[in-house]
Amino acid sequence: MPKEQSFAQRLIAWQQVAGRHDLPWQGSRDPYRVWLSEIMLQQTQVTTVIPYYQRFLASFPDVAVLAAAPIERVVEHWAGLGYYARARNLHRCAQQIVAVHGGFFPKTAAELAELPGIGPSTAAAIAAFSFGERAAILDGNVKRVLCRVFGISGFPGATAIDRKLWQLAEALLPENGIEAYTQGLMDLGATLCTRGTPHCPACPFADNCVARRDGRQKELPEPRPRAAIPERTSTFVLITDGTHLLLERRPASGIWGGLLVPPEGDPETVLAARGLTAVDCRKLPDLKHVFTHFRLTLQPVLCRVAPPTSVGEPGSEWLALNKAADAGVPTPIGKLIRLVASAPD
DNA sequence: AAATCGTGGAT
DNA sequence: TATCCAAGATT
Repeated sequence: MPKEQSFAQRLIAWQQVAGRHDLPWQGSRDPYRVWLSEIMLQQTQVTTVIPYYQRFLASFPDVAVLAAAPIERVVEHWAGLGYYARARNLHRCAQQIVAVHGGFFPKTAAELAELPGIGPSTAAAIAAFSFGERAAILDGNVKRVLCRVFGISGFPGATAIDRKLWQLAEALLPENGIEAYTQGLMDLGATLCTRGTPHCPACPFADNCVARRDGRQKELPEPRPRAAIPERTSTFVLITDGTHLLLERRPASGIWGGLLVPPEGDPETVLAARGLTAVDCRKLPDLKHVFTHFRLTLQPVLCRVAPPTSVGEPGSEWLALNKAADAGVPTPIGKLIRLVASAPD
């Protein structure tokens, strides 16, 4: 199918001269760093990840330190990054590596894929970058590149298309140079074969890309069929004694799992259930927040209670107003807390 | 197998 | 402003 050079040879050559070589997690084959970066990068762009990666690595320099840390501290470092199941799986994975694998990452993609939070694509990326294993990745970048270069129609998330793409990804693997090849796939999709307007003239596959030949760059890959997303409204009760704020840890499953959030629900019910009496309550301005699958209107109510505030139940914390926003809360909750902390009364 | 799970970048 | 979706995994 390719002309003179194979797909892989072209890609590797391109990666070496035009790919990315200076990202914070590059230049090391330490599987811990590779793993951490790959988990953070799931469904998350490089520019978003970089500061989180640096901070996380400074606090948890290796897998043993991470495994020994309390989950609350891990979540605190993840707050704002989204998809919080990743943080819990990351922590569980570290503990398994210590307890089951003697503190060393397994060296094959097949074994890596059995660990929490590591699926087939992430396992292949870790194995390729850390151990040089000839394993195929299939992330959003790769799907876009393959759909265009090989002219594959249909939504890539559909099962049948997904199978076809995995077969293709495996068939294209080079005999040598898996690291540059894997990085090249990511780089090509992220920097050149981009979603909106790909820079085809600079592409190593410009002369034999089906999408370009047919002028279908904007039509491939086909977009996810998406239904209209529902709207939800919820009241959050910001309970303060003037200097502290009551936050409660959410259950592990569901939205914002494991994060600290103010009690949710009717203010009177919320206060009564916690044996609190409000001096006064007042509504704050609504805050709209958009998730991938629904829109949420947060209706904050600020309630003052009389000190002293007791220690409360497990999973329930009174935090200093000026520290609560950084204690591991979801992004829109952090906004609300900062609003209250900066404008009391 | 389709739904669920966050947030921000890009256009 | 609205939309899509990003180095996907899990249930």
